[in-house]
Amino acid sequence: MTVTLADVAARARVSPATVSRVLNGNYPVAASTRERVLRAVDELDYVLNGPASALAAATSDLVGVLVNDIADPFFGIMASAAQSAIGESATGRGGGEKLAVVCNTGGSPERELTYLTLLQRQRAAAVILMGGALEDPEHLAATAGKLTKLSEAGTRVVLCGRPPVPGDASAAALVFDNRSGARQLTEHLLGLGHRRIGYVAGPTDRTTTRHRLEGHREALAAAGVAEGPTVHGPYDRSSGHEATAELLARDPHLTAVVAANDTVALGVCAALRERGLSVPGDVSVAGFDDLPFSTDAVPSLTTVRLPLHEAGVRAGRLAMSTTEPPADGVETVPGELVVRGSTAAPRG
Amino acid sequence: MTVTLADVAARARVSPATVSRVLNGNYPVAASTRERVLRAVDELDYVLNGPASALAAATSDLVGVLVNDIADPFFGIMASAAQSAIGESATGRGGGEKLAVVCNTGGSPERELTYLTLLQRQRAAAVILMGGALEDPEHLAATAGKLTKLSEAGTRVVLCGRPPVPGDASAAALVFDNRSGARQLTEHLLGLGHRRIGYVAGPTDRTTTRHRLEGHREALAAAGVAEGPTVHGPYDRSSGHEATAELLARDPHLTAVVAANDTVALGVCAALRERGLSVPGDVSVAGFDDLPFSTDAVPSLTTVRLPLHEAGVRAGRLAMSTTEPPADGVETVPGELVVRGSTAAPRG
DNA sequence: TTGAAAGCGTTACCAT
DNA sequence: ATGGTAACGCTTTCAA
Repeated sequence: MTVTLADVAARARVSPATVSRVLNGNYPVAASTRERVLRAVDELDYVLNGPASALAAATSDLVGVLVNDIADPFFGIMASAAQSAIGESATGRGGGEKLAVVCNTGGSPERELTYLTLLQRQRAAAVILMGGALEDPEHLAATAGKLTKLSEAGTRVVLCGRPPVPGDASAAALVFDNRSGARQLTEHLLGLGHRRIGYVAGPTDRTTTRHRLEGHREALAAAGVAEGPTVHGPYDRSSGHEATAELLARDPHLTAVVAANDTVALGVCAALRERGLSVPGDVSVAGFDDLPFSTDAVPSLTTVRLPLHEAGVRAGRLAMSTTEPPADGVETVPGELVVRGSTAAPRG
Repeated sequence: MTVTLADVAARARVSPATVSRVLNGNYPVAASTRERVLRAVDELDYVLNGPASALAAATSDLVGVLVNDIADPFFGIMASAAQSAIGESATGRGGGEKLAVVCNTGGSPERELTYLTLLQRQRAAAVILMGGALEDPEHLAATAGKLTKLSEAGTRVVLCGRPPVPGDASAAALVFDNRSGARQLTEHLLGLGHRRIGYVAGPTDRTTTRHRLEGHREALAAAGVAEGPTVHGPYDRSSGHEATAELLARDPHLTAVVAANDTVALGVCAALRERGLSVPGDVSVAGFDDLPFSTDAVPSLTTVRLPLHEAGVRAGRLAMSTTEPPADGVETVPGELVVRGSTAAPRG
């Protein structure tokens, strides 16, 4: 039936142990022996049995990447970069290949926990949690518990774009300085002369939403400018689209809109155009992240400290590395955020 | 150390076999016994060992979803829908949960095969291949071989958006009628009076690229209209952006552009706006797929036979189902495609 | 450098 | 309805 390691051993006239060693490549094996074994593998078209291997070794080659919204290019780019980083860390031989897979939580706390359990069940080699976290204490505790269990079981945990888990020191964290980024973004608009600025925020109770909004308000307060209207919504395009109507209803004289993320910003741009307003010119739009947004003809300023792609690669490496990660505390890579903003001054 | 099934059995004062039966829920167990077992599971915070389970049962709960570009919302939406469909088919209890994971091939044939091998190694329950396939005979053969191996090993294979594999009858296929869709799209533009139509095609040697281009040409030929300029490029935004410059260079009097996909169309729109051309009006843009594109202020006609989301759900169900799939031949769901086109007539 | 054999934690068949 | 117990296919000491 299905070819097993023993079959390969028999054909190569060696013991199963030797075949295993050849395949995993982390043990000295005579060149001639290796040769014979590899030939047998090819001839028999042998494929390692992952579950059996994982059971015996008490770890699998699965790496889970959890994202909040797989339909958002932001996560697509990050996940893709992480996958590459993970893939290339492999030796290329039968043994080292990792299977990086992305799991879509849809921003749902339950699904996040479900996926963590599923990955725990699979004895995943690593788990990367990408994107802002829910700020609900109960869910936070549940997540923290799961993550602790995971790392205790030998799964490497990497947090990317969300704050480190307070109690747990076993996870590597790659955090973005959302607050300061948001402040800079708004400062930039203020510097251009904008005084009536609308804000399209993310969903309430998300870390990114809160931090970015706080930074925005800091900038306004520092400049002594009154806060404009703010609307909350999901991190997607239609949210930006709908929020724009609301913002303009509340203040028809807005000269600029800050969007909590690039995807949202696209919706804002679209809504403005539908109303016959030019972007920028009548209204300037600024957003976060580093999507290929500029092609949407929004003149932009981009402060790139850590391009998304790099962040993803970094996260992937952290997940793979056995040296870089958590010394004995949370490793944080602070102050790295991508911001972009319109360069246009208000009209008149 | 780590809690095993035996520990649970001991605490619940039953045999390991019984615990297994309770967890998998596919065997009669006395209510009181089940009760005790579940309590023990909770108390010990037991998590099933996936690899061990997969080894013993000769199948895992992993479902792989291969996509060509995870950064493209098209695949995000499809993958997300498939994941939901797969997730909800689960019983919710410890046993039935499937782990739907998406793997990003980046359109690379090698990575596609690598992922298939990895999934084969994991003894995946199912594999869904989403999106157009490469038309290289060698790669086609290699893929076909892998898929055959997979289904022989009990992995359910579903093709979604790519043609069924000729030799193999074991895979379910959900195909979109790209050719006819493209024809309709161009017919629509012709009907509006457009006579100079540019075309931004996908990468050469992809099934979708060829089929859509063929449909486009059919429509032109039928109407006796000369073919306009055509530019090939990847299925992404910058491709549409760059292609537009090329198209306009070749024919500055274009009144419409057909993009081989919505993501590309966004790039086209952006490029046109950068040149001060209004969309539609100066130039109409038409694209495929059903992304939340309309918010980009392009008046659109949408011929929805099978919304993307539905296609994803359908694929997910096919992957899970043990009844729907391949009777004794390839099951094809034909003629389902999403097309959209600009409704504006040419100016003047 | 290679082989022998003891697990790894479940499942599923066979009894009871 | 429940228990006993061989597999399942690999990894990894321990010896040689």
